[in-house]
Amino acid sequence: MLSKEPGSPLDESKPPHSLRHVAQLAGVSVATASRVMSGSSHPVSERTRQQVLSAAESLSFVPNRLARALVTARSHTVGVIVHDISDPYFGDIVKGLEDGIHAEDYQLFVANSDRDPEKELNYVRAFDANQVDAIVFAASSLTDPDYADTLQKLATRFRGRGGAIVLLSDHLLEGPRVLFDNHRAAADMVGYLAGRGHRRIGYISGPPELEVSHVRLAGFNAAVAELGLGAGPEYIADGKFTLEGGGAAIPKLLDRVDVTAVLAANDLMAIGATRQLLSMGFAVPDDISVAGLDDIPIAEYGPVPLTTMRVPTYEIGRAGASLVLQALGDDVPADIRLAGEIVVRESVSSIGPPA
Amino acid sequence: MLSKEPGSPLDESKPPHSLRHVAQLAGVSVATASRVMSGSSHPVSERTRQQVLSAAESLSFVPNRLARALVTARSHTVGVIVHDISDPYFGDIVKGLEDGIHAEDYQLFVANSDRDPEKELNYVRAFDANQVDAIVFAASSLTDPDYADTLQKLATRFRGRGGAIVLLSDHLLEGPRVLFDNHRAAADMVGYLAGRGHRRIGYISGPPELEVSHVRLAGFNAAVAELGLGAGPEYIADGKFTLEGGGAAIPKLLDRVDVTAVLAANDLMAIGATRQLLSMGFAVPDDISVAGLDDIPIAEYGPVPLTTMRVPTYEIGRAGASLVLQALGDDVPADIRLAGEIVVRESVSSIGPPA
DNA sequence: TTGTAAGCGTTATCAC
DNA sequence: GTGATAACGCTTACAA
Repeated sequence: MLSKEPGSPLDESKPPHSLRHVAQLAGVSVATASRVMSGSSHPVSERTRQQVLSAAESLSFVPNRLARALVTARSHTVGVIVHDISDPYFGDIVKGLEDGIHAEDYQLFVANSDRDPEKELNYVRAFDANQVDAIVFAASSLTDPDYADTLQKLATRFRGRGGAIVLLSDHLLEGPRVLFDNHRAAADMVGYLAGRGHRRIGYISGPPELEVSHVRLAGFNAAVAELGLGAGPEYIADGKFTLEGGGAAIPKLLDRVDVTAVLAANDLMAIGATRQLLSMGFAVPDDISVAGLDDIPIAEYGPVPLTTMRVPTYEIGRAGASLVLQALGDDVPADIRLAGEIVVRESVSSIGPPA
Repeated sequence: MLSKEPGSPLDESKPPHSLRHVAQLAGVSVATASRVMSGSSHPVSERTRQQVLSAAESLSFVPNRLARALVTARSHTVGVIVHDISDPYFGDIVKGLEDGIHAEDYQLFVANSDRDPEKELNYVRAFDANQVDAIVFAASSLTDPDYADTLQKLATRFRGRGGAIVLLSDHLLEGPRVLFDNHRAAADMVGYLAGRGHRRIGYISGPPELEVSHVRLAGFNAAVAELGLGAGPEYIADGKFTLEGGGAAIPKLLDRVDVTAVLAANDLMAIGATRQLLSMGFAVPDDISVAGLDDIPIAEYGPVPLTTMRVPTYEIGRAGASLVLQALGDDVPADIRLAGEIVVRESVSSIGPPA
């Protein structure tokens, strides 16, 4: 029987997968083994390095990152909070984020808030407890009195620990952010429509409770004014961001003005509008053109393939990753602004010069 | 200056957030503090418990789960590997999985393999390094010679450490699994069609490289035989699981047999088929009915809202979570079989009794 | 270039 | 019911 000094008992009972076993097999100290396995800058002779490497290899050693995290105070882990991971919008963002951080050997925790303030706060706490190096908020902050307060406190705590916070949308928290330019998106789309000869463009707006509705509407109004197109409240109808709302907006609009094109603040409403138009006997785009914003997956498969503006969701995620990495590298990252890109399909037609 | 014994130096330099500080503030030992914070079964007097609790509260103490994991050898984390998180199919599964394990205070790592064997293996290694308690494979195993071997080895290692592996699809690895019954899905859909009077049903199959193609085709064949409907190779055309393939299959089918309904092995092909039918001047469903399988998001928004079978993706995730939890609770979980459910929309019509 | 040993923040095993 | 104290697996001064 081997004697066991308390200082260095090598436990034969379970699979030998710790640094100690590697060191032992290589005939070196744990410190040395650690230096080669962790890629430390501390010098190690080539010969020893090889011994350690081959020992690790033969034991198929995988370093325990939790142990490493404990001493380095860096878990190489990032947490992201999304409203709904089954929504391709967030799915794309998460994909971009994951791709970006994985390249630097970070792992991603995903949390689904379901837009529930309490749940979201709990996730922040959980991320904190798991010592994530950064938390990414993929969606806007929620509107709840207590939520704002508590979140601020948690954020402060988290940052005190050296954690980074990155925002991918409007948010009450401070921090580096990547923003999609919604104002410009709507304005650019108006510009596109105007370029195709449209001078009377109706607008189906989103619900006023949402910040994004205002920004996109403002973009529409600004462009319409700048280009001297038909303007005024009669050109605008609320569509609640829903398919039905988009459909319902059409009769209202058509009652008031004789538009040649309709821009909807999101694709779902655009599709609803198209359906409604079709069922009313209008041809799309020959009688009336329809354009959307977002480029959701079904935009392509609707009754008429929709011309719309793609929100660069994957790129938002990638940009978020780069902000995370910069922040963790002790840089002070600058906000990133992303523009959309018009996807031309079949729902918009050119019309001749105005009579 | 305070003296610092090596045994208990309380570092004033950084935020006091460890158990030691809580214990100190509460006037108890770390051991006791640990017992109340970790919800240990070890007895603690009500009085001390309150002291510790309020100390923790006032320091807004959050236990370091990495440290806990190091000693308990349980990280309370689960890793899931998906092909593509931006695909709502996986998004839904991940959502269900996350909901399920979060209820038991587990955190979820998400990895995107992009169907790349090398990437997938690296993720398994990374999960192992991060000491996840379980790995969930959301998709089928890839077909690559080295991949299978290496994955087996990694799995063995991982299990040696006490890790659990759960499969949500056909997989070369052993382990508890949740399976969607693809055979039955196709068969049930044939049954539905037959119930609406259809006796000559064409079938657009998936690519033969995929296991699921065979299973669904077998389901179709079995049902058609059992119900005494029109059968034989002339009723079947390959559609490659794509929109275009689905469209291309239509003329082939129609050339050979006079079908009253077409079942596609997935929704994308069903939509392609519908488009093709429409463009050839057939009315759907009045001239020919079309049904799909999967119920992807666009099924509802296609040229004709598609009658199809919903694959219970969220439920698959939930079931996976329950398998994980059981396995981690040292149960031996039984496989879970899930059936789909027909979603009736507008692409299938009844026809009178056969002439 | 190598080794010794002191932690990182917990939990768990013993004593008391 | 409470408290020392030895781990857990790793990194990192500090020595040699």
